Amino acid sequence: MNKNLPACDTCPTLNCFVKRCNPDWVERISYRKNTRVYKKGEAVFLENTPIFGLFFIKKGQVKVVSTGFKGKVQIVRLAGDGHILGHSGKNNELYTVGAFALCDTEICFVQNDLLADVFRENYDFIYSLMIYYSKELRKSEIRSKYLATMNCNDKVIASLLYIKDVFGLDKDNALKARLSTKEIGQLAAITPEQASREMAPLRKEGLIEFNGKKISLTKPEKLKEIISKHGLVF
Amino acid sequence: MNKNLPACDTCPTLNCFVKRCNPDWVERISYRKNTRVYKKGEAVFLENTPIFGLFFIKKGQVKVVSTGFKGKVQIVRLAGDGHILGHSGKNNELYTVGAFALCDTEICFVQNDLLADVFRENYDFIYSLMIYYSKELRKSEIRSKYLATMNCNDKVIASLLYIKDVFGLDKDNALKARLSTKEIGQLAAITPEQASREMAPLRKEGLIEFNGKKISLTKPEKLKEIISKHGLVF
DNA sequence: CGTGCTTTTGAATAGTATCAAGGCCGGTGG
DNA sequence: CCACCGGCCTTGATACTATTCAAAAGCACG
Repeated sequence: MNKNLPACDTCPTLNCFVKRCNPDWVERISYRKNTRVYKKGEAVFLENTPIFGLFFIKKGQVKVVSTGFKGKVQIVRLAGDGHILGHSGKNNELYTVGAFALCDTEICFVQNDLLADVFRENYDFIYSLMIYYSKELRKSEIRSKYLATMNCNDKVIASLLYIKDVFGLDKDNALKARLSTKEIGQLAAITPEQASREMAPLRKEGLIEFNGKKISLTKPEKLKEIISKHGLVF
Repeated sequence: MNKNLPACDTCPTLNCFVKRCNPDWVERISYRKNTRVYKKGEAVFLENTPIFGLFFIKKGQVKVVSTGFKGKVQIVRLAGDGHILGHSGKNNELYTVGAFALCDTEICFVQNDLLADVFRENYDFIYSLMIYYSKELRKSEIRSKYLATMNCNDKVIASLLYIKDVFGLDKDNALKARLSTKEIGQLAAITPEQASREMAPLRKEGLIEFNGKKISLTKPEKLKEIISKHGLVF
């Protein structure tokens, strides 16, 4: 079973929720968890399949998607190191969303039966999980409003800032995640054509830059300014 | 302090989270909580004001709203008996949403400092709260998708079914909540004019009925059928 | 160096918001 | 009790935004 090294106590992902457990429980989880690398584009879990446990992202990037009418795909969340996938649910519940790796991503899986014990015995763990969900709910509600009330231009800008918020920028202001124009459209809930059209003027004005697949936010403050009329942003 | 009777242990709201606490804690909360009735239309809390604690709806109906650009109001959630308002947050955090009573509503308030103690000492309470947020997050993500990908007609239908889902129907299939056409528009993220336009054909086809301020869903299954093409619904 | 996918751009169309006007209550004050 | 007022609802006309369909250009990969 314990084929997954390194163990939790030596794991470099400091913000992992497992770290909130007592040392003996960390060891127990470490022993029973299952860790593996998902290749870029690979599914972590699919919509409408049973929930058997919780996924903890050790290192990487994941998109959480929901498929609608005519196969229209909506990205409902982005998640990075230390984030959780798959909400808490009983074995007989089904995922309402699917999750896919955006790059090669290492993910740990913990089964429901073990989780139930962990919950009972580790106050910090369940407390931080409760706070996590509470915050994600707040973010989701704000995102709902954005998608519902913004025009395409503002939705694209908000989506770019959301990516920055989740994954950050490297030194040259480039988004750390590689998302295609199509995926930015799925995040903003618009067509890929429209996403392209909305980004063109932003490039001309020098607010963003394309370098191959990299997107740089050269002036994130300017972008924030444009959509600040919608109220609180991320 | 203990001016708010009846006390929690005799409260008829059986699904209240406080009921998950140990008897001595129920008594302690009962003693320190603050209960009052909010008149129809009255604010429970406003956007961008500090979070001092958690609100538990004892009896009534509440809308959770977020104000956007040009004062555009978006209803992000509806809540009824036993539901929670105001997420968990520290004192220095601010509400990202506001809450308003849809009818005369009795609500109990518990302060952050007491909550912190309650969390630590009552496993069932914090566990059920964690599960609650987890489920609300899932619902919110589904609603995000709806608002983002549906057309106006389907959004109105989904909104009517959402109201039914939260508050239910009485014997004559009338929604238990009285929401104006304008508010249905705010729920569906469309203009009141468009909401009216979309409901007109539904009335003609006999799928819904207006009786004064009451809206009856005479054939909820038909409504579900229309939007089932978008996948899982509530 | 094709082949297939993504991106970009264009043109036509469809869907929705906006503006405007009239009708319908419900509440208020004479 | 009735007339008036203001807000909400409904409907129409118009303008605009975004989608759809189409085609060409760019790019990655075998």
